[in-house]
Amino acid sequence: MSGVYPLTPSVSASGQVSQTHDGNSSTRIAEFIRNAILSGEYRPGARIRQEDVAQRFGASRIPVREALRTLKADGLVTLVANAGAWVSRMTPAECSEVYETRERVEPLLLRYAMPGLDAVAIDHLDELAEQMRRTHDVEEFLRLDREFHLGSYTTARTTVLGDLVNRLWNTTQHYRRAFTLLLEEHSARVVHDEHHLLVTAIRDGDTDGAEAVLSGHIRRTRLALARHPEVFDQ
Amino acid sequence: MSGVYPLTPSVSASGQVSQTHDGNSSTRIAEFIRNAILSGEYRPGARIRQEDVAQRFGASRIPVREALRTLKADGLVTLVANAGAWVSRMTPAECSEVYETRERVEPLLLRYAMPGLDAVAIDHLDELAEQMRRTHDVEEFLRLDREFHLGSYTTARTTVLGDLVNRLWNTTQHYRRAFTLLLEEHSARVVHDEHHLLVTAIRDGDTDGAEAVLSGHIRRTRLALARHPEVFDQ
DNA sequence: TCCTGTCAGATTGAATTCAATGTGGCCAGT
DNA sequence: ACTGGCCACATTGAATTCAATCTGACAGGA
Repeated sequence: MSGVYPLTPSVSASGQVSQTHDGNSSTRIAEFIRNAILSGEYRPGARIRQEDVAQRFGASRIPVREALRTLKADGLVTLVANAGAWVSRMTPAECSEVYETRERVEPLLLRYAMPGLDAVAIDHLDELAEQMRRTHDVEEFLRLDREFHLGSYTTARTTVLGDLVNRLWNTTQHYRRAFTLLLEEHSARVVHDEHHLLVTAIRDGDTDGAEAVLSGHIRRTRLALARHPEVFDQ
Repeated sequence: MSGVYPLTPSVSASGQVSQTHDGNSSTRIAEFIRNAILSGEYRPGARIRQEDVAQRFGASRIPVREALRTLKADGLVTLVANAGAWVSRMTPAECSEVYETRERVEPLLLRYAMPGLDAVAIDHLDELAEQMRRTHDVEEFLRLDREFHLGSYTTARTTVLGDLVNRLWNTTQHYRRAFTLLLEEHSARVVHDEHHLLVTAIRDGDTDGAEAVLSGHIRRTRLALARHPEVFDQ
């Protein structure tokens, strides 16, 4: 579960998934569905039929069901006994809850990571922030934002905290996408400034300052998201 | 996943698990194994054979494997492909990490819960704190401590935060037990004082104060635990 | 003595097959 | 026309069965 996931599932023209033989079938299928959800191919509320997924992999339904169990625990999928599986959807309140949790937890993770961030890594973060400022493509923005933040955590040698943050990002990915679409010019400017402030604090080795900036960054996003409940309609 | 789990799996003299027909088999088996781990019946590092569990339930191995997937995501079980499942064990660093996470997250959950705690609920918490002061039985202490803290969160109408805290408690349950065994008289006294301080802050509706007490309470436990690395040997 | 390769037994991974449950449409009754 | 019950179909839950992989022990050679 650690690290950043690639967001493009590799599917051939026939719809058959390429068989990368790393790990067991359940794990591969779970990763595929996870990526399909994160990339927006599977939207919140969409039904996931076991048979469909099984056929795409040329596998039986058993590894699919195990994969769905994993994804349920990750919060990405909602299971109902004898009824089916759906991509989890969130209410505005739940999303806000996740953001409040992130406000508390991510600064701690950053604290763990900061000693490991050298000049090269910090320059890379700066470059990512610059690219975000320049791009106007939503998917590109999302990818860069994810790489920027989760990238700043990669040097944290944690076991549970990194996975937790990953989960929190994953469950809110769809709403982050929808929200990015209606980022006003002014709000976007603030976001970029915060990113650069964060890089500066990291470069200065100012742990408390970095924590404060990051917490405020997430908080501001939460409040902005609260002003746009239409993101949660369908 | 919400709420406090009973810690005693119901097993008949024959070793056969009583069939409570609520929900599907996978879920029941997952809950059984979870409780077996939390109660100390399954110790960290202990192997869990699918066939054994399946026989106890008179079920096949398939629901057992699905249950193990769920528990893996909960952090209670470690799975290795084609090798087996073991009850997860933690290093001192990982345990400390969980406690640091709790320091940040539980005060937030308490903030969510406090508006729902009425006089009756607060009196109950006070009573639990008193019972903890009186008891000298480790299992009783553990049960009361769990009921006190998780009980103070029950009125929080959250979806992810409550489950998260539950997971954090579960993964550290075994080490909390081992640690409780060597609580010195003085430290125990501090713990009880903190519990009463917490109840007082809750009764006063002092959210910030309650957060501070709770955070310090967890922090002190983490530091005390760090002074006893022998808890993690075997 | 220690290391390495091989083999039998044990254990897990997955496919096939059958049973149980939920869903949606049709019909009768009000 | 609308509501409630009944039945066929679709979908999931779980058992049985077979294949793949790992573990541990033993024999042989450096």
